Amino acid sequence: MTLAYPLDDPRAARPASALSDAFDRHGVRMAYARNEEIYAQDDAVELLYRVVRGVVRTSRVTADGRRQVGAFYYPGDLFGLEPGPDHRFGAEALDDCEILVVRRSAVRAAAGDAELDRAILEAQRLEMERLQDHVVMLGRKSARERVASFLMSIAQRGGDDHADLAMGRQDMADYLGLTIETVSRMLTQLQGEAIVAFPSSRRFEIRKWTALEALAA
Amino acid sequence: MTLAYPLDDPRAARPASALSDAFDRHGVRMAYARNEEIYAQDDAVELLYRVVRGVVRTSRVTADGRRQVGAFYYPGDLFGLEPGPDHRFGAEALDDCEILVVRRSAVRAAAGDAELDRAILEAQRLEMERLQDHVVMLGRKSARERVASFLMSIAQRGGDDHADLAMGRQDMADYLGLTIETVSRMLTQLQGEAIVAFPSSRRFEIRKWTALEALAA
DNA sequence: CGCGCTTTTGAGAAACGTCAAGCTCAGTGG
DNA sequence: CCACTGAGCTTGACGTTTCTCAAAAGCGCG
Repeated sequence: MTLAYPLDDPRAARPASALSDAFDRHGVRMAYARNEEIYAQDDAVELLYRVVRGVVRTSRVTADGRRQVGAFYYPGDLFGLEPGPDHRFGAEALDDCEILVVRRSAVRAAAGDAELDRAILEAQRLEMERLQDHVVMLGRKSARERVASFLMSIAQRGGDDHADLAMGRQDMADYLGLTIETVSRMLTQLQGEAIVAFPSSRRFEIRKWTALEALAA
Repeated sequence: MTLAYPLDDPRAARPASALSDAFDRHGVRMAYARNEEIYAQDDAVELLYRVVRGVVRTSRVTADGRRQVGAFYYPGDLFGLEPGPDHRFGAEALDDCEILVVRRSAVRAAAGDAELDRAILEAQRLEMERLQDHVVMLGRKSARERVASFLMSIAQRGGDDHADLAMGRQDMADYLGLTIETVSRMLTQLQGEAIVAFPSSRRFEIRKWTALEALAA
């Protein structure tokens, strides 16, 4: 990775919040290339990260090479907030990324700041709810439903009806607990039913919201 | 549920810790019968619970009736620590239970107490790590491996080589994202290979630790 | 245009679920 | 003391879903 530029650089946008403030005063802006590792599985948890640009994925690889993707993080998202002494999932840049990084100790030094605490707790809350939903999805949903849920969650983030997938099929598969072929087949199936349309393999549009919602539930 | 007896009852053991102290001063000891609901899915998060006796399971039921068990909690465990405004999983007594209950506000009032905070954070840490492991298991392990992992985790809790299952096959299945038949078949299979032995359907002994560990990894 | 990389498609195999029946065992009442 | 019962567990046969392996098709890029 390379250090992009120091934080007092004017390019660093500064929304007025305690969290942004902590990132601005104590943070460093880093740039990571596509597929570059941000931190490794089993690294010590020392830093707190915020996505500025690009998308980050966390993943865990078992001894025999199976991979489970934990989450995808988008601009504005905090990540690296694992509660234990070391990371159980590694983090990698999905595409070229800029990431703000602060030492946890610096954050702790700024403690007592209620707004900052709230932002971190809120990130932890989101993280835990995401994990809970992920468990239910992996435990009880079919491949078709998993893919539908995934498209739904991406589309909701975008807001509008066209959305871009930041990740390839393999990352989707490893997030959904499926194989790349099954993901592809389910996408083809949903297209065949005119529930979604893929103008290109990374871009889609939802055509039948209610049908997709019913599947994603 | 029924109120068992007030907390100043001499039967209430009192390990000298801030957490126990908070439970003792502000808590109420409740008794729940087998399969009784402790809190419902979508209830507001207001209380903090600690298992005194018995085993508790948390579970989530989807609109169409599929059930995912989130976790099992044993004596000494804290539960009900969900970060959002309401419970995304309900909690039920697996067998006859005694549970200590405190209002979250009472806990918060006792804040500043470092040891208490630590105990709650520790419980949250465990919860999150459990969720992470659960995701990897459901996303990437086979039925055989899931069952092996499950037996392993139960056995580790017990310490010694004989262990009791507090839950029936259906609860195991709903925790592991499998059907009751598949769980049963995997148990039969592991017995056939002399990796475990079941003197009764709720009691087992691990015969080949290394084999089971290899599967559980 | 050719090359690597990703995605899609196909055919067959394996894993897991479904449905139905049989078994075990503790509890119960004759 | 023993048959009866009901709940939970196991087993079997079969169906469906998902995976595996292999090949073809699309797509960006030099």
